[in-house]
Amino acid sequence: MGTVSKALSLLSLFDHVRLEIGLSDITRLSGMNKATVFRLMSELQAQGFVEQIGNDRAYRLGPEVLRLAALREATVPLLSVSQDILRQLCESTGETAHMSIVQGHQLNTLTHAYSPQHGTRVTMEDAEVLSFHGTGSGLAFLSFAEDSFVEGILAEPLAVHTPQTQTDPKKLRAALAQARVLGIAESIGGFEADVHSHAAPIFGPDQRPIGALAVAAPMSRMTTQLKTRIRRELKAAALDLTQRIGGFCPPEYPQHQAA
Amino acid sequence: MGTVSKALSLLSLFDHVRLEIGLSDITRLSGMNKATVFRLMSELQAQGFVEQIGNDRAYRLGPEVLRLAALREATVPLLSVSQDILRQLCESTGETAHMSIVQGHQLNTLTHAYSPQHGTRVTMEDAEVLSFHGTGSGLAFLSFAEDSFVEGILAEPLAVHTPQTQTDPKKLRAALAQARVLGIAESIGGFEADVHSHAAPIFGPDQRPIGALAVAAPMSRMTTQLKTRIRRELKAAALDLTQRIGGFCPPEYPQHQAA
DNA sequence: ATTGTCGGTTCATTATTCGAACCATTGGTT
DNA sequence: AACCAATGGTTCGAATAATGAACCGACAAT
Repeated sequence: MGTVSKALSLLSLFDHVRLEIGLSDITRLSGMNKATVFRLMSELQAQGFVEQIGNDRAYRLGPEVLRLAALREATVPLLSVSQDILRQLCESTGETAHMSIVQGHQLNTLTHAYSPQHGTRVTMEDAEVLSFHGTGSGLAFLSFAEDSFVEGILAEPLAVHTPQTQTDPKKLRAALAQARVLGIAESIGGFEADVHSHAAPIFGPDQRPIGALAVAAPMSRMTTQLKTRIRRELKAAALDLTQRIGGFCPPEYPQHQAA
Repeated sequence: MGTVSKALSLLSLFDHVRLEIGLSDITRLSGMNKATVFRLMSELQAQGFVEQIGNDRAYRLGPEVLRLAALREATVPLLSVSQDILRQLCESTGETAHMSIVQGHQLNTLTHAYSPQHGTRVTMEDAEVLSFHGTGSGLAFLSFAEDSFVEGILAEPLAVHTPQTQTDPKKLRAALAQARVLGIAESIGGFEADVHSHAAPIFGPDQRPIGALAVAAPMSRMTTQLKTRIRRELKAAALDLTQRIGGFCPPEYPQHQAA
């Protein structure tokens, strides 16, 4: 691994439960030498990718990432188009909608939208890490991901998030097969209890999945009518998003069937 | 300069007029050796900071920056709070509002909001680079920046964007002095002809300016009444933003006077 | 067929990174 | 007050990774 990769990998130690990390923690988490970490962090800091704050000199992500993200959006308007689509989606379904993408071996929520229609709703946080086997989004992605990727996920121990979390590889594979046919994956209470989520994959220019669009509703509201509506709206929305970011669905994606 | 800094500096070659760059161009723009650039870009690509696309294998910014930006927002909600404030600001003034921050020696627009009130409006792009001497935002920042920074900017040749661009260091210094008193800077057609912009600095936790909030209107609509309203609203909005991101105005900032 | 691009690769030389040990400071314990 | 275990930061010889001139094959224009 080159020096640059080492430095950048330090950035991925940050997540939404560890927004600020001290030098010693970074050293431990990365397994690198403290002097090395210090030097790398200093360089990252000089370039604005992290900043140090407060009296404990913990590091946190810096403002430079915002500039890059704004430029990335100017290149491929994934976020802005998604937000647009999510707004419509949560309006037409009355439930919480969100978009996540896969980076490395992680599924990250990037943005979400709430519907004001009901007093109770599923709440989300951006930059949250989702599990592949426990969420509709994860299953939607896996259902069109490369075999080797799916194998990699199923081979590792699968976290039990709730009593309803499905961890049996066989049953998960069956769920993926069904999702491939429908173009929609779902998870009933697999990540958060009482949350029923539907999701559809979104594809990049190379016809490979890059993430998923999802609608999450309280289980108590999940009637057959709502399910039907969600599936219809979700599929249209995901297709729309894929196209508007310059992506293409693979030929095996069931575009034209009823969901 | 360390290897990491070199690699990260390659990322700053991208801007909103150069969203995709080929290997040879990067080599030329950076002045580095082609082999070096290739290796660095490969590492950046492996980490998702850039991606290669199309048949010409040009590089563009990758999706990883979005994840980091979402996390940065979870740490310091600069963007989301700004968007909130910009929406109110453009509503109450009826004109285009935007927010920019300084990174290195560059002033970058991060987000903006339009008012639907008028048929004509000043249009913006996110991730655009603004000039310090030609825009209200730039002057607002400079008016509370460190002396050495101001000197650095004024020492370099100042671009002439329009016939109205002020490039006389003496007059610019006078404008900064006035902005320090008012807490508001303005530029009349200094960057784009026919655009009159007002701006107020926003401050970080260390009481130093990090950027500016601005309202830009067509010169034809800039009446005394509108100016008064813009100054009042802008000052309140900038103060609000500073506070909501955990920042503090320096003691010399004229908070309580009328603008 | 020649020339000039392009993205990408090679490999001996060389400069940078690495890491164990070391400071200085802080905060809690005895 | 002495002690201990943290913290963030620094040093410097040894080890490793970065470097860059030259090269490759592919493509386009001349």
